[in-house]
Amino acid sequence: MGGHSCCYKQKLRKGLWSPEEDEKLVKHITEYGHGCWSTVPKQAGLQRCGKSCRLRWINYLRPDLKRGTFSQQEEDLIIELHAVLGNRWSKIAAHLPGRTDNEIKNQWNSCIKKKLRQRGIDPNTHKAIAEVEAGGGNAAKNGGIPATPTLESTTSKGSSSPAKDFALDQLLATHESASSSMGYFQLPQLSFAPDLGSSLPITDTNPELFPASSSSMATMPKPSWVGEDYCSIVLQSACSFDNGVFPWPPELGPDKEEQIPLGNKNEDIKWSSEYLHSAFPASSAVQAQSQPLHGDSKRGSQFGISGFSTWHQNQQLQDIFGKDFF
DNA sequence: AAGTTTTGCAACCGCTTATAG
DNA sequence: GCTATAAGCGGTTGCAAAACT
Repeated sequence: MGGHSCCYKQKLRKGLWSPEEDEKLVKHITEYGHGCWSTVPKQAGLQRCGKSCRLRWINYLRPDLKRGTFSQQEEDLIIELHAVLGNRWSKIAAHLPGRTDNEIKNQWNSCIKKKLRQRGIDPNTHKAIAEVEAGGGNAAKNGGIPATPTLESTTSKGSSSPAKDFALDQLLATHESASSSMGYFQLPQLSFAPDLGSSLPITDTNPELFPASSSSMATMPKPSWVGEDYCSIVLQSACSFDNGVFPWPPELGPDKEEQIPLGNKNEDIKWSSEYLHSAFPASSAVQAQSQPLHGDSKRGSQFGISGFSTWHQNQQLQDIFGKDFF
């Protein structure tokens, strides 16, 4: 790209945004949409570059942002997704409605990594640190590159085999379908169709490889009686496939979450009048619901089971596809 | 209470990817 | 196919607040 054409035209403000700037940007976008970001600052009367405006909107001003402390479930999900996707924060964020890639990245770097290490799990490889070191410390030798690369890192670029692509598709497809019916979290369901192919030796019917909760979830068709509660059920399973803890607090079941459509200009306009008079009505409502759950979890150490489950899950993936697959 | 260190988050920077002409 | 521009992404930095000494 060779520099930012929007940045050098004139002396532009940098650093923290003032409330006045925020208001200008919000007002402009809610009235006209962002259109071409490079024209936004001029039209909105801001001494900022378009890139800065875009970032401010995406990471802070968007009305559908959840904000607030990450819940234990969210952290668990981030770990699960990171094990599959690696540092592809935008991909991870796509599975956490109301969270931005930047927010997730910060959470990972400042909090989750630390917790994983405290539990003896290497955040790069998602394997036990002892195992990583015993294996020759490839991660360190390779300058931080995971000794056991993630699924995504090996499939998304260059020479990916059809089997890898298929497996990732399966994984992500199950996320998508689960979440579209659930409307909230998208979870890795470690399931692979029995007809996945002869190249993959193990099906989801092996109870040793797939603890009851995850495997049964995978094969179980959504019953007719399930409504939004289905999400809660699935989440309980997915967040607890080691021993069935982490039930959803009843007051914070996914069916209680308000769903806010994304990226819809009409919706932008719809919320704008309300938004402009009271900051973040929708997101704050969600946040208010989320906060009690988040509570002390951020600083607490309730990490054991979920952290280990991630490692355990990664082991399962390796078992399923073989070491060479990764 | 004051100084220092640590932590968490917002924002920037530079690179890559997508798209239009 | 090439080039310019815009958008998207991930790594990194800077700073304010919190924690610690």
